Amino acid sequence: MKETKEKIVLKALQYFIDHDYQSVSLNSIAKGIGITKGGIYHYFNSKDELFMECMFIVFKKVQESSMGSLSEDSSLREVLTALFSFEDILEMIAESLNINFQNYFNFYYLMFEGIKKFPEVREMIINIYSGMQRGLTVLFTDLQTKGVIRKKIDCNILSFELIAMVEGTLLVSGFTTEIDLGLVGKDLVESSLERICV
Amino acid sequence: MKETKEKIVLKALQYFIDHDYQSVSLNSIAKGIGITKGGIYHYFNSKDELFMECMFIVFKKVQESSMGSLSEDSSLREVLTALFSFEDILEMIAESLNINFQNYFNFYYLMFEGIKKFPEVREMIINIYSGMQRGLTVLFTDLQTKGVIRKKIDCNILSFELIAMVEGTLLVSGFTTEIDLGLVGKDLVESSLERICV
Amino acid sequence: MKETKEKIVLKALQYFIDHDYQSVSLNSIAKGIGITKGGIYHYFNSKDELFMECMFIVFKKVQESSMGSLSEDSSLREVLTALFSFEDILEMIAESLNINFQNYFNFYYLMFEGIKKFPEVREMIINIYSGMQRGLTVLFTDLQTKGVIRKKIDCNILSFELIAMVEGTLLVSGFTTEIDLGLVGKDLVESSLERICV
Amino acid sequence: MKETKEKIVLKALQYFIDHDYQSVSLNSIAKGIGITKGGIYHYFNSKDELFMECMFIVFKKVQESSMGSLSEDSSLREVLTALFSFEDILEMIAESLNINFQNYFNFYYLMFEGIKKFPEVREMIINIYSGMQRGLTVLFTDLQTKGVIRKKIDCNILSFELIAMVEGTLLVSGFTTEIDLGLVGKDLVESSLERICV
DNA sequence: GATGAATGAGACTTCATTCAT
DNA sequence: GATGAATGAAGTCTCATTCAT
Repeated sequence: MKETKEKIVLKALQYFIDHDYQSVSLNSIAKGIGITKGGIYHYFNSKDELFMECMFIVFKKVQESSMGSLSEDSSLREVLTALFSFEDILEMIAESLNINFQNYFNFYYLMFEGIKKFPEVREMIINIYSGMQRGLTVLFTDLQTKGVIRKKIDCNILSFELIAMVEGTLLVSGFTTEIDLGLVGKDLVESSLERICV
Repeated sequence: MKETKEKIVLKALQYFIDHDYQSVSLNSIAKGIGITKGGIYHYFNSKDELFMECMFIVFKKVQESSMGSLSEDSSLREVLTALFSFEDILEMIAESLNINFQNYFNFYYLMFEGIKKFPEVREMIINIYSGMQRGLTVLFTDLQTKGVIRKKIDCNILSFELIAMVEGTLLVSGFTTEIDLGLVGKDLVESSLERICV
Repeated sequence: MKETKEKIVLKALQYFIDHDYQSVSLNSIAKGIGITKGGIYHYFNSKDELFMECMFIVFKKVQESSMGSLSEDSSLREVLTALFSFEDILEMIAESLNINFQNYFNFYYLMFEGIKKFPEVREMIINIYSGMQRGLTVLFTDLQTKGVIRKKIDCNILSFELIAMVEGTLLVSGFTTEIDLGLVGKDLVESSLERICV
Repeated sequence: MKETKEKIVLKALQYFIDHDYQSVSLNSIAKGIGITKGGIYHYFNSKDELFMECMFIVFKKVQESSMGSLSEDSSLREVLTALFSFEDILEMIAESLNINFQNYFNFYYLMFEGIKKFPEVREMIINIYSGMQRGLTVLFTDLQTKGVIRKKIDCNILSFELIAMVEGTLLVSGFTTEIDLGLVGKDLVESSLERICV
């Protein structure tokens, strides 16, 4: 049954999030789902391969969730709100994978580990970012044409800035754990609107 | 002579940046500076202790470099320029420690590892950030009183936004490695000025 | 098969007896039975755990052998003979475990190491001694009622004295290696009888 | 000055008693008296040599204390009392060396270690025991001639028995730690007297 | 007389991986 | 499909010992 493979991946993902690549032993994963170490090798040729599988399913979810709700007709406020609703996105991912990253920091850390260890992961993340950047730029350019966004603004830079702000906010909040991301997100939407809008 | 201890720390830091905590063996560090494994234990009681020492010296440099150049009389442009001149700061640190983080991503990763493993590191990083935030807020409030910054802007949120943008930019650029940070920094200074200034 | 585990324990026990806890490396045990160091960790989580396992099986044997042959109907001579037939008891243990403590001193030393390192071992040894003491006291009191043992004698003290003499004899003989325990045992039986009997 | 050498030996002895040979590092001894590891090598060529020195001074004290108070004119009661006053003897040793063995077990353990590691130590201990045995036998034979001790008793065996009982008592009390050695000693004197005397 | 740096061997332990069953 | 035994490499750490100063 494929069930076991999925169980392995999900348990592995949870452990990789909770701890880190090196600290998670195949043994612990196996025990966590009631099989033995050797059993994992039926589905994966190596720990690396299992790790990559975890990365894949996370990225799939990220891609699905990240900007799925936006369409060409979205208002500027809708776009920004979607962008700055960090928690919603991450929670959606966590829920649909039935995992639990108690702190977004853990999620970032996992991505970082992936990048550090596997060039493919860096590739995938670049794709996601540039996809977002392109998508946003298109939306913004359109809104600029419609006169919603000030003429002076370079939509490409704007996209980059906003993405950077989103990531930076999550990053800094991951460091501190004392920030109410919901509130910050709303503040950022408003201040961004004010600055962008005609 | 203390030379050896310093050599150990510097080599360790370089390796920790290049790879990661777990992947760096004391053996490799020792060999890297021409001593034996046991010799490290003359100066450090454990690998953890050595790692923390690395963190300390990095943080000291960061604190020294981060906002040292700003004074109460700095113009808004100067403040923003200092803030967005990422490369200068990081390069200064790298140079003064005689190390080389080929990609700023590596620097972030090191911080993340520190946070994940040692609560003290999180504490130290929080201190750095809140120090920056407080410092910026004071400067901005002063500039607002002088009529340089728009009345409507909440200087506290502005500080947070800018810091988040700085960090996010470095982060995203660390992912991609295809971004000219120098240019981006200048762009961000201009667009920020435009948005903030009366 | 459990064979390997047993082989490990037995070889470990033999080595612990021949040398001492610290001097015996897991490596040597492993090599001694033709497996590799890591293999031991398949069965034991630590050297300590393996050591404790050795203690357990020794204690089980001791308990089985120590006073098993005595019943309520035993004569005083039989009781004393059983008590002072050190060699038989220890040889029985050695044989049934297929080990070889060339000198009873080694056996004592092992017990001492156990006590020094693990409080549980002290507990177990105390249990064995107090069990013996209680058992002997019951037997002696009964014999006293029957008029075999002098009325003046405190059976509790007598038990302690005899046990102490047994242990002391083994101990001193362990130091010297020049004593014929068989003869000494017989002498002690006779001198004790004379002293105790009405 | 010789002072340092003595300090080293005494501190080493204390540590060897508190822990065990292998657990005591030269470093800890050195630190314990405010010098450095290397300094110990001025006075001793190796850890073994230092250990043997500890053994020597202990044995000297033991020999001095063990039967020093007895003379040809001692009564039987005096001889037995001296023999069974364990605590006095050991405390005398501890005091005169300014050390502290909280439990006589620790003292025994140290002797055992010595025996296990160094044949010379076994030799020395045998000497002590046979010296005691000879001395006692002489005294007992004399008392037997004087009609104090029953004719039937073999004075040689008696000496062995008593020594064994002394050692056994200390041994068992070392295991259990719940025995009042003072009381036991007195009991044993009385019961021995009764059994030996005409 | 003593320090302090450094060595080098060896210990316990962990773990990904293999493979017969 | 899965187990369980076993390997082997690597890692952290300890410590007696040496030696230049």
